[in-house]
Amino acid sequence: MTDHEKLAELLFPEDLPSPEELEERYPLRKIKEGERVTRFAPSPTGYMHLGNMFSAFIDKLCADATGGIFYLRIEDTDKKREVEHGVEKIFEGLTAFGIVPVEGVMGENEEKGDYGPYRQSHRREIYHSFAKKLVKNGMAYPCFCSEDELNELREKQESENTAIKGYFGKWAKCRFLPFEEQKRRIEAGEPYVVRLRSDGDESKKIIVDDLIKGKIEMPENIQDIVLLKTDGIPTYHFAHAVDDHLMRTTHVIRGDEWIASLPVHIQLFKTLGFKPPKYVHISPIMKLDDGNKRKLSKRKDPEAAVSFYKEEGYPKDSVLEYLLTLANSNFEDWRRANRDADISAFPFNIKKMSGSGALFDIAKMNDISKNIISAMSASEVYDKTAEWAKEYDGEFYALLTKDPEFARSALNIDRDCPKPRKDIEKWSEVKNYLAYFYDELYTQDFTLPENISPADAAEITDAYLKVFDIDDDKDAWFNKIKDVCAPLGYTPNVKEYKKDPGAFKGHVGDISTVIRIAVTSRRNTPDLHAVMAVLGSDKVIERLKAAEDFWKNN
RNA sequence: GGCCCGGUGGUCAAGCGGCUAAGACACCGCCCUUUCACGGCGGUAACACGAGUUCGAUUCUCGUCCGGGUCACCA
Repeated sequence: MTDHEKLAELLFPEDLPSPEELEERYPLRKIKEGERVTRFAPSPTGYMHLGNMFSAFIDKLCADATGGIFYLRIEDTDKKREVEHGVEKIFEGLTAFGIVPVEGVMGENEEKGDYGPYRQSHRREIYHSFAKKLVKNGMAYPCFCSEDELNELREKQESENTAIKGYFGKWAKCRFLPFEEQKRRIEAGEPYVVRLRSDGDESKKIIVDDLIKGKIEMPENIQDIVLLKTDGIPTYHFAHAVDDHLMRTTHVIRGDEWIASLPVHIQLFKTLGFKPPKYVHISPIMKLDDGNKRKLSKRKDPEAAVSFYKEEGYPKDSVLEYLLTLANSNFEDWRRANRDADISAFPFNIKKMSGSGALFDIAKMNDISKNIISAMSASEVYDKTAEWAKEYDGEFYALLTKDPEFARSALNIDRDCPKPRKDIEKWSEVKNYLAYFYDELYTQDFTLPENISPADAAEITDAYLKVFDIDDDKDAWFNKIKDVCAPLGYTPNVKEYKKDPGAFKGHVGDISTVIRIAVTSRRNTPDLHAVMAVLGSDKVIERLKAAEDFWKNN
């Protein structure tokens, strides 16, 4: 037995599956040429960042575009950051937006697929098996350096102003420990991490052909990076190499903050004897802050949290379609040409993704959302709004569901037509949108435009009250409004008014504005005739009278 | 600071050696119109800078500047 072999036994005395056995346990996937296997691998912090979801969405699109596999793996190697029900929250966040994995973690305690376990915390023996192999080959070693010693090292390097800092080469003192000392310290129970014995050469380059960024050249890694932490749990780097190899991931899609550790990852794949996956580094979603771009921040930006969109009541497709326009800008053209098609029919192309980080633009998303909602039926809007209100606005929910038919007919105004209105961008706006249909939400506001006096308004209301009939059809209804014009000095013809404004007190638009304000307390509303029809005769008359009284007394 | 990535209108972006440099959002104007919205038409507005390669650079190369990332027993 060599010293390396003895050390390996000392470090990993337990019965472990051999790397060869593991290769057999997780054979190459039976997939067709060109099918992609992607994965979303978050930490269970319970918080879903929009950028994470974006990444997961790209994972799914990328796999689906080839009929491949998208799976979910949980990277729970940092116990400090873990949160209760973190896994569940992530899974639910994903599925709420229709980003459903076909394999891997499927809930708090559920998994599906032959390449598991899919939680890193359950894969300890797998990592240890490969770490043991590395120690056996002399490619890894235990390091007993304490935090203080590491700090000391850093300070020394700083004072000497060395070109490269870190734990490597001659600075890596545990690299050179004789076996007897290693043995003694291990048996004495000293804590240690397992480090890679890097064989990298700083003057040589690694080359990665990133699907988005293109060719990336970087110096080889020379650092003796940590493979296994003191508690025996792997670092991200080591877990990434082992897991993505064993789970047979073809495309690793992740944020571009990982580019910097590419040399480490390439080296790990090489020394473990694995074939590296294809890398796809996506740019983060940014935000403009004081003239500077920065990543959407969990702490500063509410819109960074996926939960924000649910709370605000954005349809899931609004968020998804917005993200898709960021990913493949030709999506918008496709959408226009395929109004009713499902997003999944879009021919997503990973290579069309931009290499630079996009600024988050809520105005653009709102526009997309308005379009999406405008295409929905009144009853769909009703259902979605009720669903939202049930969770976030109980009072409104009660109001809405008290008389669903009433709500639906209010929502249906100007909707079921070739050019539906586009004025709702999220469910939380519906309450205000419908406010004047409900006495409980209605707040009287009879403020008039400057060109109309209260006395005039009272006169108009009075005249209209005399002819109003709920049963009038649209034409008859409007004719009556026109009839009110002439006796009061207004013209029913707007063009005529524009030709000679001095000849009239105003035009029919002023008349209907007064009536609109009287009935709804708003200057702007959808078709007034339809609004009145929904409100009903009694309510319209009651409001008209209230307004008339108000104007008379002011 | 070292190493990487990026830089076309306010925003997202087409473009891949020759174009009056698309389109969408936002903004402005006009038209339609009983309000608003929708819709239609039009408008303002961009290749960071400097060299080089070339007959010709937004496009290729280099440098500068700017922005971003990363240098942990976090992912």
